[in-house]
Amino acid sequence: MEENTSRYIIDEISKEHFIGEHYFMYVCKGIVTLYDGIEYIELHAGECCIARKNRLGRYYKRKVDGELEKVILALDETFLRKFQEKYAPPVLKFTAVQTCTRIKPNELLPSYIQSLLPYYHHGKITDAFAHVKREELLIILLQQQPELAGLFFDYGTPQKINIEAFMNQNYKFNVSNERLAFLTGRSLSAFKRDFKEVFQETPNRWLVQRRLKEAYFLIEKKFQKPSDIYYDLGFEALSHFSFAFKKQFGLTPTELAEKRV
DNA sequence: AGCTTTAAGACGGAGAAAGG
DNA sequence: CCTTTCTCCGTCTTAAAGCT
Repeated sequence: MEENTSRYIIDEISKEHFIGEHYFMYVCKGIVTLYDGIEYIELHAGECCIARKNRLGRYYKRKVDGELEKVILALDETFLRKFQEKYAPPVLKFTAVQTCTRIKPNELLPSYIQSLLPYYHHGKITDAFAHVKREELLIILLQQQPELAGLFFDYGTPQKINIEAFMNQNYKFNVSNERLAFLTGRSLSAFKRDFKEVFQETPNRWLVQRRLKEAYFLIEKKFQKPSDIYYDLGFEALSHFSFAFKKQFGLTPTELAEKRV
């Protein structure tokens, strides 16, 4: 049933929290909430945004009247380079730092999305149509928000950034150390070395500690259920969460939840 | 020097099995 | 059913050697 409600161009958005390409997401029905480690952005029917590449994030889907429908287009580097070569749009400076950039309401977009729907078969569009349709989208977006060019046509890799700030924003995302290293503009070994300097800990150990600390807080003070929070904190399995929690605090998460009542 | 790669051993994590 | 325990495999850590 999920296939009918989500339409993608090129690839399905990764289950992973790492955003490898720029994505355009348009919500037709239902509500999609995007989380970038700091804030939640709610997209209601008719709203859309750009999720920028080389960031971490996740999204939650919520049905409204039993319905959820969204259109997601990947704007990959190959496509963007071709577009830039063909149309040579002015590249303005893009200053916003957020992972998700809202697209302002635009009279062309709803009919553009409508025009897209007939081209889908089994949730995909053939490459040829995908290409021209994405060109059309980009023209619409750039006409309204030309500064987006600075975001789209920046092909550089992430710059060396502050590890402490980055980790505190992103510890809830479950990605490999290699990704974390890339996103902070470092080689794997440089990342590990710098990490140790900042936190006096190895990345994995610190991550687990940080997540467990947050879990303890959420269970004790916010009355949250272990099974509701483990995934949002970056644990992949409840089993591991429970085990790690007990090892850290001497009691299982549910024991803490019961004690607190 | 400073940084990166390599290799072996340690240990964390995902999933199966068991328990409530 | 949901939660905890167990176990084995894969990944990470660590130390040492290789680049530039």
